[in-house]
Amino acid sequence: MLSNSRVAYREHNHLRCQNAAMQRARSLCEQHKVRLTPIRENVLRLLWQSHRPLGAYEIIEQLSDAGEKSVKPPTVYRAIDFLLEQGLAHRLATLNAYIGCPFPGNPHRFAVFVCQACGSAAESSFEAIDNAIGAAAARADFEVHGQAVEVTGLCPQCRGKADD
Amino acid sequence: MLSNSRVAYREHNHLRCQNAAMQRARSLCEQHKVRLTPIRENVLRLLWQSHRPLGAYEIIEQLSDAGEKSVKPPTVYRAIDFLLEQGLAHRLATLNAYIGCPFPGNPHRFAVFVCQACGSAAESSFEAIDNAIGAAAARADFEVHGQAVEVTGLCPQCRGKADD
DNA sequence: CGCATAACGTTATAACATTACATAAATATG
DNA sequence: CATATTTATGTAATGTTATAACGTTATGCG
Repeated sequence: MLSNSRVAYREHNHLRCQNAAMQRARSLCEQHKVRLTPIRENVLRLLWQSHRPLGAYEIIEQLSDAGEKSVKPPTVYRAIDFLLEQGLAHRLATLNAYIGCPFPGNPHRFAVFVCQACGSAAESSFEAIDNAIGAAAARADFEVHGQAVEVTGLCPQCRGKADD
Repeated sequence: MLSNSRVAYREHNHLRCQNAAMQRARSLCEQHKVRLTPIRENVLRLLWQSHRPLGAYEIIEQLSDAGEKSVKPPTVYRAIDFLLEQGLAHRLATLNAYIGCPFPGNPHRFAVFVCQACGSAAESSFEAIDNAIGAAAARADFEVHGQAVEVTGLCPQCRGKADD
């Protein structure tokens, strides 16, 4: 089981998270002979500015604010598509938002746990979930190609606060 | 385990499916003292015209074609919201589409299996999936409030055809 | 009946995403 | 190294999904 839940919801040195993620991305892109262009790199860095999923238009706005010229939707969507294809980011369908993947390079099915209070998301690659989905599919003779598992609720931190 | 996968992907007397669903809906609404108005009933019937999830704008179009006057988005979205609240329908976030719930009245977490070839969706309420999600959440001290499990792949029928 | 609430009608707009086509940058090839 | 090819980006327009705001009608209740 791979999970970043121990870190995602807590105070932590996030700069290290971010830098490590960028380093992994650079190395994987080199390895796969694809180009992590400045735009793509900037979008990924924005996704890693926190553990909160980011909408495409938030990215557009932030990039526009940062640079001189306004960045147009296709520019960002193309970068996002690239990151999704390379497994460097994931799309959260329930939020229309995107997160950086903490385990790129490990082809994996995964589940995302999004805190309704603070908005932070952790990713967990827990075989029992995939196995259970596989078992349910097997009963129906269904051949699984992909899955989206998105869980909402309260993270440990916010749960503590809500218990007051 | 509750599932309609045995019926959803096959040829079957769908009129019975549809009528049974409408009957359940009427009875549940009566029971809960809420009103299944004509608009709401029509939207639910459209959702039950097949096992293919329907987009809101497809519903709008069909309702507009059926009646004299063009039906506006809020009308349909309000009906959908009602059906979702009452557990008579579900939203599929990955498709931006809606399906009638085959097991209303049984409060349940569920997974949906959508065939990429024919578009049909089956719903399955399989405890092992929920338990696995619960276990992963427990490890992270995460309190689950809701889940969206959407699986894509090939249904038994389409799988057979694809094997040629 | 008269009032309160719930449902619906209508217009406009917000939020998310893509198409189509032009330009530029990187890479491959002779 | 010139140039052809591919890959990436710029830009305008539009498509798709969903909601806000506000007025009107229908329903149920004292």
